[in-house]
Amino acid sequence: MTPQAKDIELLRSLPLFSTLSPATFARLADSVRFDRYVKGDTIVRQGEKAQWVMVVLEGYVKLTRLSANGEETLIHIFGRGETFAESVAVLGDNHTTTAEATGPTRIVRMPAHVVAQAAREAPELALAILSESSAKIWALMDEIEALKAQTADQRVLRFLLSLCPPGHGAAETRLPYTKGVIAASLGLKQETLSRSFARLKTVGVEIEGRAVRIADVKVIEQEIERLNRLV
Amino acid sequence: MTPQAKDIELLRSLPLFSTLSPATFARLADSVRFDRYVKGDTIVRQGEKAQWVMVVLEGYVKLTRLSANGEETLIHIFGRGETFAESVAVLGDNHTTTAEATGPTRIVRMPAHVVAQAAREAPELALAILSESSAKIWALMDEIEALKAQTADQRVLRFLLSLCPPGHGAAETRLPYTKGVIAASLGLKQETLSRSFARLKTVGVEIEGRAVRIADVKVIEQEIERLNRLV
DNA sequence: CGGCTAGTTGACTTCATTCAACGCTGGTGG
DNA sequence: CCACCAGCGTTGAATGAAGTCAACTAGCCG
Repeated sequence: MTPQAKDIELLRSLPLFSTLSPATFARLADSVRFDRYVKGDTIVRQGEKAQWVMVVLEGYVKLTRLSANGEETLIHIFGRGETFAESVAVLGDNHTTTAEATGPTRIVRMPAHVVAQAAREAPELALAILSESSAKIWALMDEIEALKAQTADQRVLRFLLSLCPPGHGAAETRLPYTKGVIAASLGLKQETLSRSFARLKTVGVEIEGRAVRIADVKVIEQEIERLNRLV
Repeated sequence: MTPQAKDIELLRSLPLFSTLSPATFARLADSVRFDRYVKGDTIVRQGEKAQWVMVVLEGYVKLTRLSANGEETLIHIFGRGETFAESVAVLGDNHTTTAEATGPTRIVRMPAHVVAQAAREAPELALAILSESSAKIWALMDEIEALKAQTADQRVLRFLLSLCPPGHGAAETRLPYTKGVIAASLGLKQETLSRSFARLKTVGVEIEGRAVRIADVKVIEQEIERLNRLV
């Protein structure tokens, strides 16, 4: 199997595509284009017309928005298998955010008009896209909740938990992107994240470069609980 | 025209319904049900199966989420003409938030299965719902940006601006809901909002009960700008 | 080797929260 | 008709969490 054939397999397995009829899927798969990016590359720019539906194959893409003061605010991060720009592209709107690669990244994209046409003809595609959008709404609501109701340490702990497979006992992983990006995604400054990591040593969290070692996942969950009660 | 006929007119004029064929719209309109709520009433509860697509006819509905610590976090507020629960209902998922009336409120709702069936048969409805969802994504991204990149005063000023018709010069309006709810929606405590209002007297903002008087809208915009530069 | 980016650490500042007391207003019941 | 109470909002003083500024280290690339 060629690399691209594997990627097409991956596409097929994604929620967005798995419910499609073979014919509809084939039509989309025929029109795909693959791209590679390196850290800092801009994938789509805020304000541009959305021309493509994108899927992340490898790496991470950060969505940012230019604020009035010229600074960019990180809104969300997408990883492997996640779709982005699907709703704006199908609706023919403009991008309201900029998408940038946080490291080496591979993307597959398909032309907006092909997807839009297919969505008009195959309702299951329109519903699948709707389902994706709905999932994004939940994810954004989670973020808002975290920003409004949780302290820095809680957000950091939750982030670390999200990196570990669910379960108990010890765990090891790697940070998926730089600490600067992690800080921004949690609504923190880099210095604050650094201090938070230092504090969390007391609950068995060890960060060394990108390596993460957690003594006991259960303890982390309890700590999140404990911090809740304090507030 | 009976009151309900007027409401049906309003429905027809909403983005969600305006692109539908007369037949599709009639089908939906036949199945609607009207409801009234008073302050504090729960309209949908987090965790329940979504059975209805809802549209706010009058009043304001706040979406909240129960956090792990038992407190509720305000996620978003919907006003007249806004639809909610449309994507979860069509997809047959469970509500991830609770919806509560912030004051006297009128709602129109239609059964999820009717809308879902219609969406399957009329692609324009599926796309209209997608468009709504997409708009909600933008709105939530705005909120995240505000929470991450703006100070309390900036968020308050922006909120006040959003109440005024665009333009220059003086403006008067009313606060759409209680100050407690406004504070929560801006990610602030009530006391902080109160202090912010007090500070903003210096830029020509006067709040008296629910009455809002702004000396010059332009000045408010400039003040938001100025605060940006300081950060 | 130098220069760059990523990350850490310390001292200080500040914005917002917390806790607590108090004020206003509108409704209810004696 | 007045007294009392509850809900909403304001204000003050003290606290604390996160941001800012700045110096410094480690690793990496050319």
